[in-house]
Amino acid sequence: MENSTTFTIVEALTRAIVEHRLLPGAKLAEQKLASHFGVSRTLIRQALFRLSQNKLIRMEPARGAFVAAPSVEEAQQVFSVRRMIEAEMVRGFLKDVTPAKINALKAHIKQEREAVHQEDVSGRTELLGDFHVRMAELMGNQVLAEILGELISRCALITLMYQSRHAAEHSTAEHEDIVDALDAKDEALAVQLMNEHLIHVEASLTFDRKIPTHDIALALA
Amino acid sequence: MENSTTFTIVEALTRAIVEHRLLPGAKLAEQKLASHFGVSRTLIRQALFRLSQNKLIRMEPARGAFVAAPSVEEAQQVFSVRRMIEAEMVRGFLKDVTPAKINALKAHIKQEREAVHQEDVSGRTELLGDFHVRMAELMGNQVLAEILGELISRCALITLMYQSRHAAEHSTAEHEDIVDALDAKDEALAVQLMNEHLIHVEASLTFDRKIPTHDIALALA
DNA sequence: GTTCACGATAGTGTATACAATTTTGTCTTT
DNA sequence: AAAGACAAAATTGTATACACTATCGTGAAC
Repeated sequence: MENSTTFTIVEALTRAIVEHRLLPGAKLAEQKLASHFGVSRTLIRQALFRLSQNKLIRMEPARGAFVAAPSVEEAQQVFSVRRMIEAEMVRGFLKDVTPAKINALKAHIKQEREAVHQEDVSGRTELLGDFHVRMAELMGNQVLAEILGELISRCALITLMYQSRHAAEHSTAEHEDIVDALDAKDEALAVQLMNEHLIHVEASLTFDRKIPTHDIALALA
Repeated sequence: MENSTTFTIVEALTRAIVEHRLLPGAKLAEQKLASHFGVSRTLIRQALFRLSQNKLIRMEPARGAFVAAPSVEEAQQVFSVRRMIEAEMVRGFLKDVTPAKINALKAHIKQEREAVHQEDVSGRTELLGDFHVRMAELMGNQVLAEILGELISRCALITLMYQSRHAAEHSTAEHEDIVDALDAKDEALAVQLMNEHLIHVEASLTFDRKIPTHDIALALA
């Protein structure tokens, strides 16, 4: 299965959500989406089902699908799990580190800097998250990479909801510090930096809601 | 959504897979399942779609759904991630431990012992996994609990495929040791025991397949 | 003026119909 | 007899039709 059409729809909706074109609480009416994508409701429902399992949307019986609006508690739990996983990930990464892997991370950071420089907001957000997934992939653990990827996509929704402006722009710098510590094979420092990095991101969130809900699904155009 | 009918089907299939009534590689034909459950293919497809995201089944385009047959690499990756998460989980658990939580875990172990005593194999397997999820829930981190739950259901399939007999019967004893260490607030020991516990479970797997698989490619691999 | 009732409308939930693809069986050819 | 081609059957992929539920608006009762 995993038909390319359904996959295309999932991707499009994911990008629309992560890139803030669809705001939390927005209704995702099946027929409207079907018309927009030029397919039947069947494929739309498949895509929505999938997104609901990623927690990017929430489905209410007989009421429909809505862009998820993670609660403060959920946001904190997601970051808590990320800290757990990524602290150990750093340790695991160092257990079998090679210059090639370090270089791959450095190359990724270079991309981040370019996105920051070009003020490509959506690209930057995506790259900042991908840094963490990239580490998991470089460890050769695809299962880890998938789980982390899901958590990070949820974070995108969370940062959208809670992130104060100007925050997270230091993420790239922190990524560099982490890689430097990895390069120096300083495990304790790398773990500490990763932990602090995630705490910084979480701390940059202002948990006083200011979400403009209710939005037209035309953001897809 | 999450209609009870679809949920029922997912539960039934999950049990059938975890309890070995459906073996890895077995084909899950939509029409046959639909007739069996007395519903249309629509609901069957929803259920299969969901199971495929849990990695309990695998779907091939235009060919259908098959009970998943995790590879050795995937099994090792799953256990690797579990070790990462659960080591940190133990630390987090101790950061806010209470007598009530310890008692809850002890009560759970009591259930395990009863299941072992009654030779209730499927119940025992489920309880052994639930011990870990229970810890996450007691920490109050639902996100963690969900992720761990998924990993553990994948482990059920893995242990089914690879677990040597007589193994994993010491799991309950190891769970007790972990809780004792938690009770004594000995973080280092608890982490070490949890780590060793997971290593034991993984080590008990014999990675020479002996499952009568219906998957040709797998059988010849 | 407010509230409740009830019908109209819109949207989701499920089943069925049809199209596309794969699999299987048979027949031909060498 | 083995290999290939092609038709038939079975199965999946997608669209549509229908049933059921929630939402909204109108109007009557108080």
